[in-house]
Formats: sequence, C-alpha cells, structure tokens
Amino acid sequence: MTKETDESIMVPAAVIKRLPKYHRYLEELLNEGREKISSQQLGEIVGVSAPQLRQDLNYFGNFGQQGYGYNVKKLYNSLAEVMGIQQKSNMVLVGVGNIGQALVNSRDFEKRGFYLSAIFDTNPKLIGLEINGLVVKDVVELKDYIAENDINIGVITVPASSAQEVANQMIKAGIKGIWNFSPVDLKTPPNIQVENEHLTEGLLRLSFKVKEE
Amino acid sequence: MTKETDESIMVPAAVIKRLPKYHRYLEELLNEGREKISSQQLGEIVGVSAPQLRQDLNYFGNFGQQGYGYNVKKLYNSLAEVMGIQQKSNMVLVGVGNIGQALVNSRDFEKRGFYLSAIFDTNPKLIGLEINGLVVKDVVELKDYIAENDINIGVITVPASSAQEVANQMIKAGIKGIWNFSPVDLKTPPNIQVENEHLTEGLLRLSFKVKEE
DNA sequence: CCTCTTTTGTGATTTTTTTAACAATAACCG
DNA sequence: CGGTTATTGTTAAAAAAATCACAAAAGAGG
Repeated sequence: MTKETDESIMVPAAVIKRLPKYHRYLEELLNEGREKISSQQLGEIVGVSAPQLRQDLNYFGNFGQQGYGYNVKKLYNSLAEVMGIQQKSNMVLVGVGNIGQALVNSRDFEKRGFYLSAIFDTNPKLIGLEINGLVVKDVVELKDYIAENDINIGVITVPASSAQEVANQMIKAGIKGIWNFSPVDLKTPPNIQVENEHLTEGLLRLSFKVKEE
Repeated sequence: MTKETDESIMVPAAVIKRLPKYHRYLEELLNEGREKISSQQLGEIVGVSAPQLRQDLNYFGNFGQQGYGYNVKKLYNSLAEVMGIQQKSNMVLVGVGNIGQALVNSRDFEKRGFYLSAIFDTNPKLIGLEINGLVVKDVVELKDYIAENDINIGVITVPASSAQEVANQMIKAGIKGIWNFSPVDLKTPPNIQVENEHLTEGLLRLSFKVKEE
C-alpha cells in the first residue's frame, strides 16, 4: 500500500519548495484542533490546487484515505519526517554581525529541532562575548568543533568576501548542509547541500514587480 | 529594433527570479573592469545556460550585439532600469526586533537605492530609541507617515500575530510593495506586490535535502 | 449489508519552462 | 573592403510542471 520512499525517484525542486509551507499550515490547523482535512480544503488554505497538493504528497507516500481525506496530525508528522525534522540536528553559526546576532537572539528554529550549538567570529572584540547564552568562539576552532560535535548544518552570516573560505572549512570538517546568508553563490561539492537566503535579491524582485505594476 | 517593453507580455516568475542574480554578477564583472561578455561566458558564471540567459534578457529588450556580445556596463544599467533601481525608493520598517534591528543596522540595501526613511514599533521601551541614526516611532504614526512621505515599500519584521494587521495599515496608507519577513502569507489586493523572506522555510528545505542525500 | 457520497491516487492532457538550432548581423583581420 | 568568425535574437523541439479527469476505495446511512 505505501509507496516506495526510494530516493531513486527524483523529487522536483518545485515540490521541495512547497513542503515547508504545507508543514506550516498543518501546524496551524493542528493548533486549531482540526482533525481531518481534504486536499481541496488544504489546497485553498495553502494556495495551491487540490490535484497539485495530492501529487506533491504522493511523492513521499500515500498519506490520505479515500472518502475521508487526510488526518491533520498524521500528515503533519509525516511531512516532518520527510523533511528530516523528527531527529534533532545541531548547527554552528559563523559571523556574529547584524544578521548573525539576530539569528542567535531569536533562535526561532529551535522549536523545529534545529539547535545552535556554537557561534564563531574572527573579530577579537566579539570573541568571548556571550550572546543569548552562547559564547562567541574564535573561528580557528571551527573545524575541530564541527568534527567533534556531531554538527551537520552550518550557518554562514559573514561578509561576502569571506563566505567561500568559511564554507570550505565547514565542508572539510564534515558538515552536510549550509544555510547561507552571504550574497555569494558558494562553490560546493555535489554532496553538500546549500540553501541561500539572498535577501537583497528578494528586495530587487519586489522592486521589479512594484515598477511593473 | 528594440522590443516592446509593453507589459502585455507577462514575464514568467522564473525569469524575474533570475534577474537580481544577473545584476549581481554583472556588478562584479564591472568592478573587475570587464568591458564585454558573451551570453556563453556570463551564463557559465551565473550558472544558467546561454540560450536561457539570452531568452531571459530578450523579455526586456535587445541589449546585445551580434558578433560582439553584451557590453557589461550597458547591460548592468539596463537591468537596473528594468528592476526599477535607477530611481531611488523610500522604505519604512515596522518591527524593531531581532531581524528588524539587523536590517536597520546593516542597511545593505541603501547602496542599491533603497532608503530606510523611518522605523516603527509598538513596544514603549523601543519607541524613541535611536538605532543607526533612525529614531523608533510609534506604530500609530505609521499610516500618516507613509501617506505624507512618498514611501512605496514597507518592510515587515513583526511577529506572525501582527503581520497582517501591519500590512493592512501599510496598504491603506498607499504603499506599493511589502518585503515580508514574518512567517505568514499576507492577504493583499492584487495591485500590492509582496516578496516573502520566509527564513524558516529555507532551513526546512535544507534539512530535507540533507536528509535526502 | 448494500447503496450513495466523498475523496484519494494516478494516468492522460495541457501548459509552462528550458534547451536546442539556426538564420541574421556585426565585428575583426588581412 | 570582402571574407571569416563570433554571437545574438528567435523560432522550433524537448522537458518539466501543473491541471484535469476518473476509476478505485473507504466511510456513512439506512
């Protein structure tokens, strides 16, 4: 009955992009105490068509039940598992500047199982400083720290000029994924996953659309 | 010779998404003193195929010259114009929390012509405080400020619970575009442009890809 | 326990996006 | 100043993504 969760079938990037959104809205529904939902209803809430939603979900398994719909809790948990946020993961952050500090202070991601384990910088004025319970370490310790502490995600919030160098060190130390806030497209081997938050690009796209209107 | 810059031909979202990247790499090339470049070469640098690059650019005009390629400076300026960053625009920011403060302090976008004109919050402890040259105003002043000061972009960095309310006020006051950092999909009329920076979604996508590998 | 209704999962179709191919055009060089 | 080469702009083909449509399955109600 259950579809092969085999990696052999490549999941389209467009589908991956929508997964977190499904997860977010399901969380809301769960908090509202909603028990079941149809693809039609969930699609309307999320802003995708019902068939698309069903097709997206079916890349990962058959989570629904004909004549009934989807159980909200079950689907929420299934998606969490698909995205790998059932088992917690540890992160390090390099670059305790503006955005870096904002991330350290907010730690919004901890409630989704992403723990910030240590933070690093090169600036001697910052090293040793405590920010929201974490002491800024010297970036020279980065490589050893990653290797010794089961870290699989690295957050890069350094200026463009040093982003690639930081990424290289993380990769050498065995990191699996990089969450990159530097306005740089990192050069990485294919087994290293990168997700970019190129904020300025977002603003430029907005500007284009505003002008277009 | 020049193609119609008519809005009648809808520009695909996929194309819009790539424009800022082209712009960024052209800026680099310009700084390196590069004078001309072929679609083949630029495509390799940016990471898109040469035909795609040409087709993308041709949505907006014929910027190249056969047998020569593209003049870097000319193309850079043309793209800047396409994206509407030739004329400066003024922004307001609401929500002087972690990310809000980071944006106010860095002001990375000012060098691209986006000026932060005023910042707002509801927290009495923050109102009156000066951050990087800007005094935090009470959010009750928001509507009048926007209406009176030629503001066309609003930055939302408030918690999810108040994001929609802030957006509503901005829209009522006549804003054109919203750069939204709240983990919420804002409900807006079709003439209002929204660009979301849903950071947590990025991290979840990364998690998925890391797990998949 | 049978019929009717709901709603999924999925194969077929349409639309969109990307890639390929090439004719047209301009620079370059002797 | 003409031939050769480079490279665009654009049309056509291929690939990818989204939508449609419907058979199959499960629940609900009598």
